Amino acid sequence: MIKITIAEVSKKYNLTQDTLRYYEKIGLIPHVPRNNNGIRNFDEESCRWIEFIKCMRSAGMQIEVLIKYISLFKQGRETLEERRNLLIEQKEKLVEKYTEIGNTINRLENKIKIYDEIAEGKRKDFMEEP
Amino acid sequence: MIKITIAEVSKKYNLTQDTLRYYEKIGLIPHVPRNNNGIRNFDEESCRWIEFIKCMRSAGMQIEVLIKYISLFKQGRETLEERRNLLIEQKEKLVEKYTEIGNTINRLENKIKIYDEIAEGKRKDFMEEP
DNA sequence: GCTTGACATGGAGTAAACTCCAAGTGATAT
DNA sequence: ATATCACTTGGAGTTTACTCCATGTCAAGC
Repeated sequence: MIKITIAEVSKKYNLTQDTLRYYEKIGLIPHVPRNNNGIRNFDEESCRWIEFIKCMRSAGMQIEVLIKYISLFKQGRETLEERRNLLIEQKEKLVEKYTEIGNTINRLENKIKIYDEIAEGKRKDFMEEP
Repeated sequence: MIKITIAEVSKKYNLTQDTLRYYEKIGLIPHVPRNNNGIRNFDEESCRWIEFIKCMRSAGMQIEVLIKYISLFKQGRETLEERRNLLIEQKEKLVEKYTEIGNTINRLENKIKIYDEIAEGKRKDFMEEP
């Protein structure tokens, strides 16, 4: 079984050691094994959790929600339904955000096009602001 | 020319009056007209800016960037190029974010599918966590 | 004339998510 | 055996984007 130090995990996932300790402290990583000196020895499961957390965080999912999810996971089978509902709810939130960002990207593209036209002299004004 | 109070703008764009005053204070709304008692009378241009700011913020664009953009806008034609570059850079950031959220949505959908299979009895384990 | 209500201001407070720091431990290299 | 290094902890500090509050002004209604 592979065990790696916090320095290695930090490098692997591009998260600071402080962030990893913080994540563990608040309950985002179910079980981080330690050696007999109290030093963390992340195993594969911890790493998978970290990767999962990182992915969810990169999309902006709130830490509170992730704490909830992991806490439900730790409680076992009886929380399957609740976990599923949580995931669905969060997915819907992300879809909403996704749409919003898509709209904003479109708007920016249009705006940039106008700037290009001004640069090419096809437009004389810049009164389309905002 | 239509002029509306902060209360009306607040309602129209679903932003608190505090937020609107804050936005003006930090330089996000180029020019908000006032009556002779110092009370804000938002005109159409202010409203367009507010709507623009709201759209950008909803996608997570940072306030600092928006302050920069508006400050460039106020300086006039000589900043056209710089504004265009700023918009392109921000658009690219949003595209990155968009992709990340898309990936996370896919991942959540797969996870939800697994939960469904467990619920239907097609899977007995839930060890696919995380 | 007085109250009410909507507005104004400056500045303090808050929430989320880290980030930094001081002080301490234990294994390893010189 | 002493220094160095990578780790540990608890707790304080930081950043971003608001949000709240105390105090004050003015116009309108009773």
